[in-house]
Formats: sequence, structure tokens, C-alpha cells
Amino acid sequence: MRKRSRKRVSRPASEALVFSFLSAADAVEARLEAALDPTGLSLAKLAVLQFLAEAKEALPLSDLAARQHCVRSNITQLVDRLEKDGLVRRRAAADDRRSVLAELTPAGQQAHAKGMRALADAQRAIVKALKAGEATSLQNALSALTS
Amino acid sequence: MRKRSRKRVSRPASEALVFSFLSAADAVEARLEAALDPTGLSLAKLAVLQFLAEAKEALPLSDLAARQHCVRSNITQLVDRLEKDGLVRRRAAADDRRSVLAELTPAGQQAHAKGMRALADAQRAIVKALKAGEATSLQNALSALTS
DNA sequence: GATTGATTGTTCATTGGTGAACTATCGGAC
DNA sequence: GTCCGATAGTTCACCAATGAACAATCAATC
Repeated sequence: MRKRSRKRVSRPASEALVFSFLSAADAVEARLEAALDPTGLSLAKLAVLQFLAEAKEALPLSDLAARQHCVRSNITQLVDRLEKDGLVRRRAAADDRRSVLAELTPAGQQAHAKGMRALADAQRAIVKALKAGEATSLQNALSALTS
Repeated sequence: MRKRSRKRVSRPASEALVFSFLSAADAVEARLEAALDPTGLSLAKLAVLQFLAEAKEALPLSDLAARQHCVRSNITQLVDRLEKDGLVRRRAAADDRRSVLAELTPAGQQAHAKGMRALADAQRAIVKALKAGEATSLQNALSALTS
């Protein structure tokens, strides 16, 4: 489950908000990860399956890296593990001999479905924990933070 | 800088809030980590230095693990790296021969001071990005999420 | 005083990330 | 047609974290 424990370096009041924020995010992430636990998937793995499923076709690894917003070497390793799990297969691309395509196996499709169901449940539970009003104010705060 | 790229598995409106939240947290964390970059420290390392500095004495590694909310093996490795950086020293405990104490070196004290300054600046900048009203509503949302 | 159980730190394997270096291939420009 | 720069994937070393297994030590309890 790989908890990603938060450090809360500083104490003071206003600045502490930043670490509360990060700490809350870790808690949420841990909750999602825990929800996926029975499926044997992680968020990282499920994301790859989801990209493959929504594309409805095999995708080049660099494509996956772009969608995942991560470096290519990370995808190489993720796909290594997914392949070992039997959820994904590597295939050569017809047009470009540099390219390697990843495609879902039947087991991968099933894992994807199961994982997305578990994830959706967990997401709903978390969102429900925020009363309607707070959800929108959170959304404002969020956009202020990311800008 | 170790960006912790967010996956945004799902698209739908309300549930997507959860991933926006995680994504915003990653952005904030990346910003803090970037602010620490010139000091050569990471959040994880700075947190250890901070615990040692605020304790004003050498601390057993298991103590650090407790404060960091992480497993002991993680601290072993973190202190390994900090020791290699020359910021921390391992020392035997007088009373308990199982215990290993970590203490700040002079370089460690300086790095701590510099790191905390950089961190505080970055925190202030981030908090300022949230107008006063949104800060409190965020705080409410936060407590709703963690409960 | 010996045994038994908890605690301390380390090591190892695994997950998930980064970035640099390398090979192979692809496409143009010339 | 050849050369040269961009692109694709892998490998490697590193950072950060987890959890299991292990040796050493401590603390009771008998």
C-alpha cells in the first residue's frame, strides 16, 4: 500500500496550512490505494490500464508516458511489471520499428474493470465526505494553488 | 526534483475533484522541493534535520521514524544519505546498546538553517496565492477530507 | 540467574518515481 | 543517396518509501 508519510516540517499557523494540505492529500491517496488493494492494482498500474482501455487500441510506450506525465523510463518499468502480472502485452509497431506498443490482455481488461469500479466507489465516498458547499470552495482554492 | 506525476485516472465531474486535489498537492510539493533544490536538500532530508535541530540533542533512529511517521528502515537509509552528505553523524547511545543516535554536524546545522529559510519563503508564497477567504474554506474542506 | 518476549537497527526485495547515457531507427536537407 | 538531428525504448544509478526477516540487546518474570 506504500503510504507516503507526510513530514510536516514547520509548526507556525499559516504556513502549516501547506503541510496540512499535503498531509490530507496523502491521506486521500492512501485511501484510494487501499481501495485498490483487493484488486492487486496500484494507482500507477490502473492508470496505464485505463489509458489503454479508453484508447481501445495498443499504444506506444512514449504515448503512455505523455498521458501519465512521466518520463519514458518509468513506463518501461511499469509495463515490465504489468507484463509480469499478465495484464499487458508488448507488441511491435507495424509502421515504426523504434516503437513498442502496449496492449491489454483479457486479464488486463478484467483487472481494469474491477479496478475502476473499486476506484469509483472510493472516490464517491471521499467526495461525499465534503458537504456540497465545501466542495466548490475547495475547487476555487485548488485552482488558486495550481496557478 | 522528483516530480510525483499525478494520474487523473477518471474523467467525470464530481469524482474528478479527488484527482484535482491530488494533482494540486503534487504541484505544491514540487514547488517546495524546487525551492529546496539550491540547498541540495529534499523535504525528507530537511524534515530529519528539523527534528534534530528542534530536539537540540541527538535522537535515536526509531525516534526519528516515529516523528516522521515512517518505518525504521526508511530512516536507516535517509540517515545513510545524510551521513554521506556530512550533515548528520551516527553515535552510540550510552544507556542502550541497541540504540543508535543521530546528531547534526556543524554543516548539518547550517544546511538546516538555509533549508528552513528557503522552505518558509516558498510556503509564504504559496499561502499568499490563496486569498484570505479561500484559505479558511480550504481548511474546512481539509478537515472534512482527513476525518 | 536463565528464559522469554519486546525493541532497535540493518539488510533485502519491491514499488514508483527521476534523469543521464546509450542504441536503434526515422526523416529531412543537402 | 548520405549524413545528421530528433525520437523511441532500454538500462543504469539514484531517491524515497514499504514490509519482511534477522541479529543484538534489553527487560521481566520465574
